[in-house]
Amino acid sequence: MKAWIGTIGEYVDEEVTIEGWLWNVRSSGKIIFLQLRDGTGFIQGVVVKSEVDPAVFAACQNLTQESSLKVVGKVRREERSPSGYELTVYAVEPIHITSDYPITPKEHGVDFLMDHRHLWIRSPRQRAILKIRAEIIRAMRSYLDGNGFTQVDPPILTPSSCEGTTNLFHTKYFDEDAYLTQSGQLYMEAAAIALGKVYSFGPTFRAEKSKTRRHLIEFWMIEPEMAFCTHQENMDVQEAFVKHIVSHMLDNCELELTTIERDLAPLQEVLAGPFPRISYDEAIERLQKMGHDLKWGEDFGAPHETDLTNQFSRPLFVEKFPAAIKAFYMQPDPNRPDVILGADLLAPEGYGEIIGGSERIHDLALLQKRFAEHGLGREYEWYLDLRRYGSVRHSGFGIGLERTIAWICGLDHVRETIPFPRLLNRIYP
RNA sequence: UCCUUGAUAGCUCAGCGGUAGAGCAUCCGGCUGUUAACCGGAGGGUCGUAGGUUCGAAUCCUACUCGAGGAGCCA
Repeated sequence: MKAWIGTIGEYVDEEVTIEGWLWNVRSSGKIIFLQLRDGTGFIQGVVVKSEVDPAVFAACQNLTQESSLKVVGKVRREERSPSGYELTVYAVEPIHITSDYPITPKEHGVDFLMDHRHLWIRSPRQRAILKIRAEIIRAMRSYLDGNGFTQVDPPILTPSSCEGTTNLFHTKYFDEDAYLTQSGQLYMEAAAIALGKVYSFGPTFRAEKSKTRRHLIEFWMIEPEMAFCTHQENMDVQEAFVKHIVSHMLDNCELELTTIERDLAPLQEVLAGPFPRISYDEAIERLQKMGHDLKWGEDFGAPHETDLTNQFSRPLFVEKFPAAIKAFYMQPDPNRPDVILGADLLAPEGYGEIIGGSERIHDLALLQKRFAEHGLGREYEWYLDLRRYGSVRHSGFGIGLERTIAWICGLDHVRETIPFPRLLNRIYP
């Protein structure tokens, strides 16, 4: 009977056929241990010379790392096995014998592994991370779909910058210039007025010469947008959203999180109480007390975010940033127009910003003023229409998928959070 | 773009002015409970590229190329 390793516990004491690959092999002369994987899991097959056909044992001696094969054997409970199960092998049928597989069970450098990313994703750790990525996406969707949000897909090809701050990837749109999207935000505002509560989920592109553990050239973002939503309500949604994700992962991905040796205690702590909320003013004071040479009006750098979040055990909202260092569309605080009604959510354990959100300007005259200040032209005239026809207070946020995965997994670089990362100067494989 | 750092065997690295090394991988042999298995043996390198200094350069100097860590910018 054909069986998958992921559900092998259903076949104890039964004879099964497994189709998969050999990810390592150890031999002791008269006993061979086959480390098998089939994509759904890992299991060890044991071949004993005195108990199998000599031809089967000889065939096993020729098997190499990452050869594909079909194995027939009996499933056993086995206390010595990390997974709790083992396979007593009766027969082996090689499908394709591999020679000189590049990735060995020993250490490799980052550059070598990235050059072999198409093979690297077969390894247990990378496989676990990709499973976690898929489950985080599922958790994000289940929260939004279960709370009245409608998915709306903004365009990838856009006429110009949405935020105007970072470098865009340029391309041609027939005879006109076009750019790959760096945010669907403006389109999502139009969608929120049409559908109430919406979210987008898709890739975004930034042609930044950024070379840090937190940057990808191509990354995925979830951008919810809500009509009749204030800054405070926006933060409430973000907190419930993030807690839902963490809770879902602890319930559904413990095996994968354990595989990558993630300490679960900090994640459990995320659920233990409300997220602290401090103002930009207070953040500056705290940083100055810690000895940082940072003045009011300056934006945080990575070391600032790290030191700040290390003072808290749960994700931290920093709200009401100076308007001058934030995007043009953010709503000023009516009591204090030099700061905006928006917040960044900084992940704990030094991970820093994973969400940027705000209430959006709903007043036509103010938005027109911002357009003039930022040199925004006719290609976004439609955006002003949203304030001409039934303008309401509305808010939204964007959460970076890869940064969220890096935090949940406890990784030191986002390059392992996406199957085929696009990094500075790397578009292969 | 800037700062720091690196490039030596298929991989990970040592060697830092005087005959090119180790572990793993590969091949051969041994081993009935291995978990990055272990033990013995073998093959394998124009020391990133181009100049320069020197009797002599993997080693010192210069430029370039590529990588890594960080900054800035951001999610």
